[in-house]
Amino acid sequence: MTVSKTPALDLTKTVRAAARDDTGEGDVLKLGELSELLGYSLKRAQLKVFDDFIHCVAPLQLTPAQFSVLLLLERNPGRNQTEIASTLGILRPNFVSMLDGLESRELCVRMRSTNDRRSHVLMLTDKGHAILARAKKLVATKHETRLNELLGPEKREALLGMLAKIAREF
Amino acid sequence: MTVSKTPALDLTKTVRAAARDDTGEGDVLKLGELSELLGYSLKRAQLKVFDDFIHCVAPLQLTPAQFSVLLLLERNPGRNQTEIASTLGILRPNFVSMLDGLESRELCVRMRSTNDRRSHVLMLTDKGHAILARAKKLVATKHETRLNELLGPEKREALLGMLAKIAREF
DNA sequence: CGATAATTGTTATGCGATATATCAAATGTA
DNA sequence: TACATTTGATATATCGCATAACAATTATCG
Repeated sequence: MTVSKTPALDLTKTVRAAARDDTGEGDVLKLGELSELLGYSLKRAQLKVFDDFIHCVAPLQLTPAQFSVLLLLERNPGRNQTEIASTLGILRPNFVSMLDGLESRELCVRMRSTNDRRSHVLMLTDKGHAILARAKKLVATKHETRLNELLGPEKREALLGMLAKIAREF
Repeated sequence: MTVSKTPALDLTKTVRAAARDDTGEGDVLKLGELSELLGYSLKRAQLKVFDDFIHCVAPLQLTPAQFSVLLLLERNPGRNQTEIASTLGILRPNFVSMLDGLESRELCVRMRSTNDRRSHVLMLTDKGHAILARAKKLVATKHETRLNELLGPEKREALLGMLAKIAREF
């Protein structure tokens, strides 16, 4: 991002802001070095974001994991369960019940592959496409918009880039 | 991470897929709008970071949650279970077994408060202080160092600041 | 003061996500 | 053909997280 040219000053500000819990004592507990722990902030932020996602998309009753499956099926129709699951970091045994849920709601279908009759070809149904379209709209207008208001577009992009890099290379 | 199962046979496929990365469908599934989803990157990054943390601090057998408890006890000695648990976002019932584990390893102690005999005053033991000191060193030299090498100090601080803001205000 | 409400730690319990072992059917390979 | 691998599935165990309920203690208020 563009802030990489404002090192010293922004750095101290950020440090002080993050560590402002060690000024004065009172009723509130001091986080101390906890606020410098990446995993701690990462997990608390993730919980908040998931919570907001679930709330925003509540009328459609889709969890973040289910939404990610639908998105991946839309973008990659005709793949089998192993491919979809492994791409999302889901173990195959756990993906079975997940698909059961989506299929029972008629959002997607399993069809035996003609090439390889072991595997199931996965596809969204019309209803699945429709629900996904509505979900995307809700996520865009309610969920992601909120992040933009909090961080601004460029910092939001910088954040996404850093998170992707960590997920990829850490 | 998930791409390691490719047998030597699909080399041609992989090469072709890499040569035409924006046309048709190839070997690798496309994430599509998934990479723009904050929650998705957030969760995958968090899993990676926790995994690395556990690996780095493996000789001391401390989970991220346990480490955070020890850190908070060091910084805030004499608090009760409700205060520590709620600060970390842990529900009191679940904090009981967590404390049992730490206390059975003699890393901390519960003492009945003289003011309020309902509550337990929590404190680190000498062993708890020692283990925490060693854990801090491992985290600093192995874990956080790795993040600095990946992002650089200023981007790392920017990331922490944004995550804290999300955890706080989202 | 005394009756009632609230707090603290605890137990029990359920749910969901995650992990491994195992299986039958289908396919690949020596 | 015989053996190994892959795919989807089942069973199962563990862990994190959530709620209800309880005894002991303390706070509140009539």
